[in-house]
Amino acid sequence: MARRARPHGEQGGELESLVARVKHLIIFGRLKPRERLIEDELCLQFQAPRHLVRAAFVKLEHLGLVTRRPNKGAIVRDFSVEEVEEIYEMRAMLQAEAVSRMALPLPDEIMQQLAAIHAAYGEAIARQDLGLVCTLNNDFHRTIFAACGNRYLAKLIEALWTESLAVRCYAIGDPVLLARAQRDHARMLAALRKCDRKALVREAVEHIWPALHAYKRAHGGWDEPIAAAPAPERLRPARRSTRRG
Amino acid sequence: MARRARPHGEQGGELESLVARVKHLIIFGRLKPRERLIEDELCLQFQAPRHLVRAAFVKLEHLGLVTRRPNKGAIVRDFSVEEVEEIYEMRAMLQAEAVSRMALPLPDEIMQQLAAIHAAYGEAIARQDLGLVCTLNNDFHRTIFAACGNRYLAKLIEALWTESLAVRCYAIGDPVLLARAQRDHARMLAALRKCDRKALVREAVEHIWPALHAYKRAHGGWDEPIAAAPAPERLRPARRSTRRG
DNA sequence: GTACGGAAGATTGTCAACAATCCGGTCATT
DNA sequence: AATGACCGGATTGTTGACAATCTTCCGTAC
Repeated sequence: MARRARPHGEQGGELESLVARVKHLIIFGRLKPRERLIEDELCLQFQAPRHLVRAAFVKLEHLGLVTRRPNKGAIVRDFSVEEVEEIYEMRAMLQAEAVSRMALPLPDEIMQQLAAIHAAYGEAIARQDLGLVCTLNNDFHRTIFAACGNRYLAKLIEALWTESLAVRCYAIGDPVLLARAQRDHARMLAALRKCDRKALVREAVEHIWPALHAYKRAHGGWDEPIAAAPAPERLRPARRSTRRG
Repeated sequence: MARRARPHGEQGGELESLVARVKHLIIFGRLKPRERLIEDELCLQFQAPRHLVRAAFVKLEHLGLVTRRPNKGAIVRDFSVEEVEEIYEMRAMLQAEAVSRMALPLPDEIMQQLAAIHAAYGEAIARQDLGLVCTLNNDFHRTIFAACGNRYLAKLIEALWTESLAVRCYAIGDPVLLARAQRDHARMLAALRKCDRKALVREAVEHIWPALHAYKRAHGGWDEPIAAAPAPERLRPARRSTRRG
C-alpha cells in the first residue's frame, strides 16, 4: 500500500478546495464583478495545474459566480439589479414552500444540529470571524432546508443561495445586518420548536430581504425611483405580486 | 484570412452539439440507465477529441443525465422512484407558480410562436417523427414558461424538465400519451387565449403526470405494492453491450 | 470446490508543449 | 491630425503522450 501522501487521484477534493477558495475571493470582494480571472495567475497563486483551474472555472460558471466567454476567459459575474430581484423572488417563494411542506416537529437530531450551528454562529459573529460566519450561515440554511422532505427543493434553494453569495457579500461585513441575521435565525429556531408554521414561513421569507436591500443600496439606491426612470424594460410586466402574499 | 473551414474556435458549438447528441442517445433509450459512457468509444463514434467528450460529460452531469465517479467514468444516471416523484412534485409546484404569475394576456408574438410550435407538433406526431416531437415539445414548454416574467423561475423549470428527460423517454413512444400531450397543449393554448388562469394552472400541473405514471409502470409497477420485487439487474456489471454489436 | 492474490488489459486522470485567438500599441497613409 | 493596417505580447484552447487507477481473469493454496 505504501500510503503515498496524495499520489494522483483525490482530484475531486483538490478541485473542490480550489473552487471554494476562488469562491471566497469572490464573496469577500477580493475579486470584484467583471474582474478577469486569469488562468496562469490563479495557477501561480494556488499552486494548481492549469487544467484544474479551468475545471474550477467551469464549476464556478455553473454555480453562477463567474461568466466564461470563448477565447476571452472568465470574469466574475455581475448581476443586473433585475436579475438580483428575480433571484430573491425565487428564494422567497422556494423557501416559503420548503418550510410549508416541512414535517413538524423536526427530528431531534436536526434540531440539535441547528442549535449547535446557531450557537457557533453567534460566537463567530462576536469574534468577527467572517469566514466562519459565512460557513456557519451556509450550514444553518442548508440544514434547515434539507429537512423539507424533497431533496430537489433543497437543491434548488441551495443553488440560488450559492448564486446570491456574490450579492450577499455586501451584507457580510455589516454588524447591524449580522445581528439581525442572528436574531432571525433564533426566531426560526423558536418557531420550529413551537411548531408554529406560520411564524416559520414568515421568518424564512422575511429573513432574506435585508441582504437584497444592502445590495441595492450599495448600487446607488437604484431601488428608489430616481429622477429619470429610463423605462427600458417595457417587456417585463408581470413582476408585481400575483402571488398570494 | 483564407477562411479555413472550422479552424480552431467554435468549441462552444461543437460541445453543445456533442452534448445534444449524447442527450438524444439517452432520451431515446439507446443508452440505458447505469450503462457506461466510455470516452474513447464516443470519441470514435462522434469523431470528437477526448477533452471535448469529457467536457460533454461534465455538462451532462450538471444537467443531471449522467453520473461521474472518480476513476470510474461516467454512467447514464438512473433515478430511484422517490427521486422521480420528488422531481415531479417540484415541476408541478414550479409550473403552477409560473403560470400563476404570468402576465395575461401574453404578447401576441409569444402566442403566435406557441401556436406555430403546436401546429408543427401535431404534424410531427402524425408523421411519427419522434426526434422532432421531442424538440417541439421542448420548445413549447420553454416558450410558455419563459413568459412567466422571472428568468430564474423559467431556468429552474427548464432544468427540471431536462433532468426528467430520461424519465419521459418511457412516454415518448406511446401514441396514447402523445395524443394526450397534444390535447393538453391545445387546452393550455385555449386557456391562454381566454386568460383563464385557473384552467391554465390546472392544465400546466395535470399535464405532467402521465409521463410519471408511464415511468412507474415501466418500472414494474413499483408504485404498487408488488409481492416480490424481482430487482432484476441491481448489480448489473453494465459491461455487456457497451458497444453496438 | 471455493477463496485469496496478483498480473494484464482497459479506462480514466494529469501534464506540459503547441496552436489559435484576442488586445493594445505603433506606424504608415491620407 | 485622423484613420486604418499590422505586428507583438498576453491569454486561452487543443493535442497527444504518460501515469495512475480500476476491473477482470486466471492461477494457486487450502
